[in-house]
Amino acid sequence: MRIGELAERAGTTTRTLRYYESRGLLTARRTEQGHRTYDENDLRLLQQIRTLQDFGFELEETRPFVDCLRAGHPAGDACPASIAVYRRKVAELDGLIEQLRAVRAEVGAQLLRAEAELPLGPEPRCELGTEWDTETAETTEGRRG
Amino acid sequence: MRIGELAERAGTTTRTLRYYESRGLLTARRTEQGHRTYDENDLRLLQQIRTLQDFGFELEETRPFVDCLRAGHPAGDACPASIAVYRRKVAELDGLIEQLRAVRAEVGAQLLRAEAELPLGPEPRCELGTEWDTETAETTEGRRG
DNA sequence: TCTTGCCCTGACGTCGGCGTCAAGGCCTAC
DNA sequence: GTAGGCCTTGACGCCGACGTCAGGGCAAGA
Repeated sequence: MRIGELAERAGTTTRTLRYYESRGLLTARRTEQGHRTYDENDLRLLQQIRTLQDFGFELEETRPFVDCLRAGHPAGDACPASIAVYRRKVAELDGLIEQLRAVRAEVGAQLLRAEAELPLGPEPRCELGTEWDTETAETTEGRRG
Repeated sequence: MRIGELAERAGTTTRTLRYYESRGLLTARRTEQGHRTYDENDLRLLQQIRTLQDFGFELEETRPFVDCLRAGHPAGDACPASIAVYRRKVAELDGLIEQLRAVRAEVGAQLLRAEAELPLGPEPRCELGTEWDTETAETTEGRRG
């Protein structure tokens, strides 16, 4: 299949596929006219990349998985190098989550303190259009969208 | 004081201060030679910005706090607009943390499955230099540094 | 006088993962 | 012949918060 069909079947764009090729992932064969040609195996590679990207993996981090599939393994994570990436990612996520939880606690505490010190009073149960609610509605883009 | 001294006292750089000025935060008076001049109040504004930046706030999100201090309030979060930013940030953090926890759970599960399916066996209790440990050491830059 | 040190403005570089435009080629249908 | 649709390469744009370099000014000390 050609690049447009592969992109559509994988739910991505041709630009993305050319970018992956420029990075050395997902290289393509060529027709006589110079058009890129892909097969079902390339689709599997691409799906592997996309799945990991959705998880927040950087492109470079997907490389071991692609290499693993290219080497003939049934799954991209059937190789030690891929598992090493998994491990690093889990550790990274754990660290990040803990960091964000600390920030969330700090900001939450500041919010409570600042609300309590507001001279006008926070009135948390009141759902009328108070001053800060109005301001929120002006600066927030579709929090309900 | 001049820009170099303010930057040093706030633990930042002159480039950063000029950048803040270009964004309309932390504007400075000028000497006859055109040099920027700051006072103690500017230091407080800057410290407010830096604190929020450390929390992961974008520069634009610090603007209400700065405006609040400029308006003469004793704290940057003594104004409704600042509190609105706090609220949005807390909600944003909660959403992000939940999202990361979901990804972490998924990646963790994939890791366990992949380890179990490794033909060589994961041997989780073994701390010898196994294949993937070696590979990790090659591709990870100073995990102990 | 010459160096040192601080300051100025302007502008390009960085990082990731593409989006988007420009300019052109090839094949097919009308 | 020509319009449409798919493909090609090349290259600039984007976002955020600056880093870094170029080229120049001004004042104090040796």
